[in-house]
Amino acid sequence: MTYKLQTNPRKSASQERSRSTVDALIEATTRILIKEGYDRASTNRIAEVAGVSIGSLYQYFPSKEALVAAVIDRHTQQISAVTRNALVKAAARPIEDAAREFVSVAIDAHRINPKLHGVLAEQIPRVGRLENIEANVREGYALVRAYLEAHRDEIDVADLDLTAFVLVTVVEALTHAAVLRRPDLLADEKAGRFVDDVTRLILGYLRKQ
Amino acid sequence: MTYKLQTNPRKSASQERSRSTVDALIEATTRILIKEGYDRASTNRIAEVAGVSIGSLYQYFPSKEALVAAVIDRHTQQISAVTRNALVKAAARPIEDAAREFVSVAIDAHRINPKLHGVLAEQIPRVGRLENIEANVREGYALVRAYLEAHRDEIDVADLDLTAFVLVTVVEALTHAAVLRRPDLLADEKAGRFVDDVTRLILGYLRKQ
DNA sequence: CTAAAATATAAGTTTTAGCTCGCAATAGTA
DNA sequence: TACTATTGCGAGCTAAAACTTATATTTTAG
Repeated sequence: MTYKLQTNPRKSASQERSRSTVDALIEATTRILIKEGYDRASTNRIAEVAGVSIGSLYQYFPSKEALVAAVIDRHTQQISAVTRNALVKAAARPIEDAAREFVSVAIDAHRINPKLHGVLAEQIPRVGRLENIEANVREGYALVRAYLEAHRDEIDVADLDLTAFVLVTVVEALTHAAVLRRPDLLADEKAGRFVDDVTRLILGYLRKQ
Repeated sequence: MTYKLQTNPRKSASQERSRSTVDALIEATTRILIKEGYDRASTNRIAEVAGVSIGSLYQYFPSKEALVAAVIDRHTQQISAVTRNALVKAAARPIEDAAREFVSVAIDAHRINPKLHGVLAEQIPRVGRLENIEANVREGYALVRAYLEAHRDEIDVADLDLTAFVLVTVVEALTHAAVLRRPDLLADEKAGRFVDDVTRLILGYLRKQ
């Protein structure tokens, strides 16, 4: 086990044939991560599941980390597409609507691929290339902060930075935990109550007394 | 790399000599986990750092997982000693005091060994023997739930279970994130503001409107 | 003092994961 | 068709980590 931190693709696939090889590899990595976790996701096994030779794997990915990074990228992009969109839309809305929207979209985001999300959340720190995740989190913060700033008059903010931190942390933690550990709280009729409750939590915190 | 899930000690150390060996091993494991992470914590290296032969290691711990489990146990016990104590003390206090106490003790608990806590939080899912952690979390829930039930008249609770979930998740996430990722929020004079803010968040959620 | 029980040692075995490399097959091009 | 570039293959190399075992040392107890 040599630890190389290189995570960039070795060569970029130009023909259709190779592009599908790359796809199969990322797909297989995702499946194995979900079903068996990071430790069992050996490059040999990934290649086997992808129906591709180990040699081909290393033609496109210089290391196991690179493969995982690719999986992370894909997932992160899906999440950020959803969330950014919603945050931008909510920018002009009053806090009652925006808060509710914020909570809803956080749930949606966690529902994109809950199992993968869980595995990644537990193991990302060990993979290089966190930059994308980091960049995304920062973007989320920035959007929330910008919202708070724009709606300063409706809100009780002593410290913008702290408030943004609290909001993002709280909503992320609650939706993450609900989707991954307490799916019963989000089943059918109950889901509404959960959203109501979290929204109330946020509004109680933001609103002027 | 064979994966055995056995995490119980092989034999219990009876002489003073062997007890200090076991101690040195747990201590070394902790240090390596903190400094280099789970992956670099090989049994050979742990034995070396502990100043003990690899043979002795396997005399008391049947696997690497067992060693990590011992570290987790120790840390968990320290945390639960602190939190249980505080929760019991707060049981009779009105929500204003109890909430503040709850937040404070959560910070204290995370400050016991922040780095170790971070590493464990990221890697626990991969180790067997989560039972202790789970048991502890459940106990925390139970105490919070009991508090809410006892103070039903001061509080706006539609769903006890949901409310306990929200409280525990929120306070754990905020203090965890603050201690590990935003220590600036807890530096000297600012710490008070953080506690105030989180307490306000909780009370806004609990209090009847 | 001595035998047995407990503890400590480290060389060495086994397993497995990451990765390379030389060669084969396929696709694009003229 | 022939020639080149791209892609695919998988046996096998290397290193390292988990773990065993035969042996040596220390402690306990009768």
